[in-house]
Amino acid sequence: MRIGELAERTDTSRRLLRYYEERGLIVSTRSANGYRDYDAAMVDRVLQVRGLLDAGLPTRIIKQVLPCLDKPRSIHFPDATPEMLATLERERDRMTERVRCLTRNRDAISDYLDAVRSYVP
Amino acid sequence: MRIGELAERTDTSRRLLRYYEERGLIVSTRSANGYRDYDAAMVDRVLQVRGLLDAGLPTRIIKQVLPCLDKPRSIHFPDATPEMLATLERERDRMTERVRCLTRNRDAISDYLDAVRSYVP
DNA sequence: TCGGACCATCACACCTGTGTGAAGGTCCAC
DNA sequence: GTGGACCTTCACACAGGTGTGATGGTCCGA
Repeated sequence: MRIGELAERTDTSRRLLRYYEERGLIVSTRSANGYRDYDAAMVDRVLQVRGLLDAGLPTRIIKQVLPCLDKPRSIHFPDATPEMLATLERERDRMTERVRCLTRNRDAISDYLDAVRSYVP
Repeated sequence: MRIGELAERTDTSRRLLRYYEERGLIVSTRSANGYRDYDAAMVDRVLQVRGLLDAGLPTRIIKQVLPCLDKPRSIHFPDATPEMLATLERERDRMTERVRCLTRNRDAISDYLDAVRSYVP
C-alpha cells in the first residue's frame, strides 16, 4: 500500500510516517516511480510505534527496542550486545516504574470520579 | 526547605522546580529575603509531578488532575465542572491505554531478555 | 569585611515530535 | 492533454520540557 492508505489506516499523518522512517522505526520499499510501498503488516508496526511513543519512549529507544519485539525472536539473539541488553534492562525497569506511577494516578482519578458521581444522591 | 534542598531531595534541577511552579504544579511561600520556601510534603508532590510528566501527561493536564489526587478529596467536589470531569475521564482512559501498551511491550522485552539469558547454556 | 554558597529573575537555546506549505513529479479519469 | 489526487523532498515553524548563563541580591563563616 502507499503512504496515504497507511496514514489513513493508522490515523497518522504522512509527515509522521516519513519521520518514523527517517528515524529508522519503520521501513518501506520504493515503487518504480519513487513512491513508498508498505507491507500490510506495517499497520500494526506503526500502531506499536505510536503506542510506545505515546507511552513516553523516545524514538531513539524505540528503535533499539523494536527488533526484540518482532516475531521470530531467535534471529535477533546474535545481535544482542551487552550494552544493548543493559539498555533494555534499564528501559524495562523504567517502563515498570511508569506503569506503577500511571496505574496509581489513574486509580486515584478513577476513585475521584466514582466519589463525585455518588455525591449528592 | 529552600529550593536547593528540594532539588537535591527530588533529583530535579532548580530550573525545573521553578518551571513547575510557573506552571502551577507546585507552590511555594517566600521568605523575607525572597527565597522560595517549601514544605516537607513538597518532596512527594514533586515526585508525583515528575512521575506524571514521565508518564506522558503534559503540565496542562497534570495541573487539572492534581487537585483530585490530594488527600481531603471532599473539599474539591464543588470544583468539579462537567468539562473537567470529561477531561478526567478522557485522561483516565488514555492512561489505561498507556498502561496496556506499556505493559505489553515491557513484557515482550522481558521475555526477550529471559530468552537471551537462557541461550547458549 | 570579604569570599563563597546560595538565591532571584530573565533570556536565549536546544531537542523532539509535529504541522504546514512550497515546488515539483506521477498517474488516472475525463 | 488537462485536472485532480496522489506522491516526492525540503524547509521553516511551533510547543513543550529542559539546560545554561548573565546579572544581581542574601547570608554566613573565616
